[in-house]
Amino acid sequence: MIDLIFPDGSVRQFEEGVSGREVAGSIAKSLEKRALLIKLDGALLDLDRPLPGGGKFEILTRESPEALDTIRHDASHVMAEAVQELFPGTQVTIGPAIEDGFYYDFARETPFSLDDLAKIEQRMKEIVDRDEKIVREVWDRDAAIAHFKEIGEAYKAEIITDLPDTETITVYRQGQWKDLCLGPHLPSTKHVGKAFKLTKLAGAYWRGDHRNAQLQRIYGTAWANEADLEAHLKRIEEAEKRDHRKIGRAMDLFHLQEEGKGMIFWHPKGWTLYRTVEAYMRRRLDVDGYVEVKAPQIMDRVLWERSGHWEKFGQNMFTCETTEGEVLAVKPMNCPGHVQIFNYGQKSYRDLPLRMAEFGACHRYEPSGALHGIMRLRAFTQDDAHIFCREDQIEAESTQFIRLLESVYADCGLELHSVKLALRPELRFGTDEVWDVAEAKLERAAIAAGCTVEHLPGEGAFYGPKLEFHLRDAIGRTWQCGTLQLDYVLPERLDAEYVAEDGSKQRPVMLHRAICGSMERFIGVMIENFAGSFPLWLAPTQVVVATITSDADAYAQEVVRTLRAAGLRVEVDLRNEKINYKIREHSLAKAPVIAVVGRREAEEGNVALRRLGSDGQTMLSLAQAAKALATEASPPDVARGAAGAEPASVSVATEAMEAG
RNA sequence: GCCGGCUUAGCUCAGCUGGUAGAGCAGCGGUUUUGUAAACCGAAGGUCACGGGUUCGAUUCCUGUAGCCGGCACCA
Repeated sequence: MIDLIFPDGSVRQFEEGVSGREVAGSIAKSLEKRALLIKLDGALLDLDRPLPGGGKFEILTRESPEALDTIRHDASHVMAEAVQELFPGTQVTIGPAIEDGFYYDFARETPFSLDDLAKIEQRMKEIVDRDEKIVREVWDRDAAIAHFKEIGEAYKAEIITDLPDTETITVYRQGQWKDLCLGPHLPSTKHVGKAFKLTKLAGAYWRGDHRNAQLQRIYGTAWANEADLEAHLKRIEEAEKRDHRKIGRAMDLFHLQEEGKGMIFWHPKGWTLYRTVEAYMRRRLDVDGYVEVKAPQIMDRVLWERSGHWEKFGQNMFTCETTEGEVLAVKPMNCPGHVQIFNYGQKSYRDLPLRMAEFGACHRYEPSGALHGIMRLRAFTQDDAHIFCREDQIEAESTQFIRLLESVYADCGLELHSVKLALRPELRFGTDEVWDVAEAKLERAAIAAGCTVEHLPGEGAFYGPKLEFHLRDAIGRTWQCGTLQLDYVLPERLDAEYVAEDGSKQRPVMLHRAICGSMERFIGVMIENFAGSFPLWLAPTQVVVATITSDADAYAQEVVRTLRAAGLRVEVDLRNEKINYKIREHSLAKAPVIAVVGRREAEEGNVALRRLGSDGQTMLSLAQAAKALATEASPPDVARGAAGAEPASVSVATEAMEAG
């Protein structure tokens, strides 16, 4: 007998080998009907599979989030079945559930076309209607390899070959079709339902390696019911309207053109936004004890050879040759420059930690396929800094940095999506012992700061591990923005030293860190997160003064002068247009405040303020309006300083000075 | 870079099976002085991404290139 502990805490005994379905049926027939999967001690199992033992037992129905993952996984199997029926000779590889849906990678000579998607979708619905029973089978490893080879499924055979000997080989059958799969699955294809849609075609490399064959991936989205599917599609549609490329055009922020691939032409408004963010970041760095520098844009290749960048990234650097035969490289990053500044003159342990910042313009020859709006560029600016410190200062510096980063993201209305720790790559400098220490220290700092850290094996920089701080764009793609990298290698390669207390020469360690990562990407993420409706302090144009008739022109100019004198970014619209037209136009351009002035306001010395997204108005005297708007428009860090928080900001500054 | 798709006026988009292109908005010239999300009239605007081919004739068919879009790979 086995003991099953139900979610309500009750315990019941069942015969060995009882299936989840039988247990569900013993409780209620209706439950048996709704049951899709079993959760036993946290592990999901097929409904009809004999329970391997007792434990905490739960029956999952369609409504459970875990069941949704299985619905998506099964949708990928149904898709694979449909594809193999429609396109004989196509090999299957892998097809997992992913966020919001699923994909399956196929190997086939002829690529799929968009028209094929509709056909496949139709066939999938037929397979759902066939209600094929999904059955789990345990196979012998060698027999499985031989079988899949025989039927021409080379990729599947390869997968099994690479599985550890101890792994149980399971094959799931549905109707005539079968797939090697760990499971679990739904009881039959009807449970997949029809709330799915195939969304896109893509190429994808076998096992994610570009040296391997390219497979054809079909993506789909799948949901528990039609309403959820509709809601998802609607969400995507809405999110696409927030695309920074669209808003950038609508708000006249910037443009890109062929002659400058991956490089931005910032228009006046976009550049105002950029400068606002930069000024904010600069204040935050000043208060946190950073010093700002500027290193050359182009330097001799020998420096990049010394740092190791030439070897690994030489192909991706913009270079130029002088008439005298020197080869110069446009800087792809700022570290070597900063080390030169550190190395100039002698540094003492008293100078550490030295936090050296630069808004560094970097150029990288990124592969054409990587370019993406202003998120991934060939010319971008890092809010870069290198903290030169002793080993025993690493943890405190890391914690201080993560605190700053979180505060900046909060001020900019951004939510940190995830923190990842990129571990040692195959090609790297430095001994394993050094990497052990570096990885452990970074992880400890992140955990101390309260972050949940996900590991990325093999993805670290060649000189050290990195913490990556990811943000999300409108449609949910994540972008690495912040980073914190611990580097023992470059100080060694570029020969950085300081004089220790005992007079000996010592190597500092370097923390490479950025909060925005790329100013451009950060602004892109902000555009999408705010959908262009920036809070007042960030809005490129904060107030538009719009007249109703030309009688108010002179007064409107006075309003502009007063508001500008209060430090606001103000535009005026004196055009001979109806107020409705002006309101509409400036609202579409996302002006946060429209100050309407007509004859009445001119006579009374008032302004009627209208906020973006609301149709009410507030009537204020010009003086009141200027004061209120100026207060609202002060950046969050300035506002905190002004709100009587003097002691806090002073103490931070003092601390930084002491530390620096 | 790889796979697939797209590229027509400043922007958003029409244009059936080949017969040298059309709308709305913006811009320009007028009229209109207007009270909170589109006043009216008019003129103008295009080597249909670029190159080659097939054809009597190509925006349309074929082909090459570029850019962009969606993925993949890459991301110091």
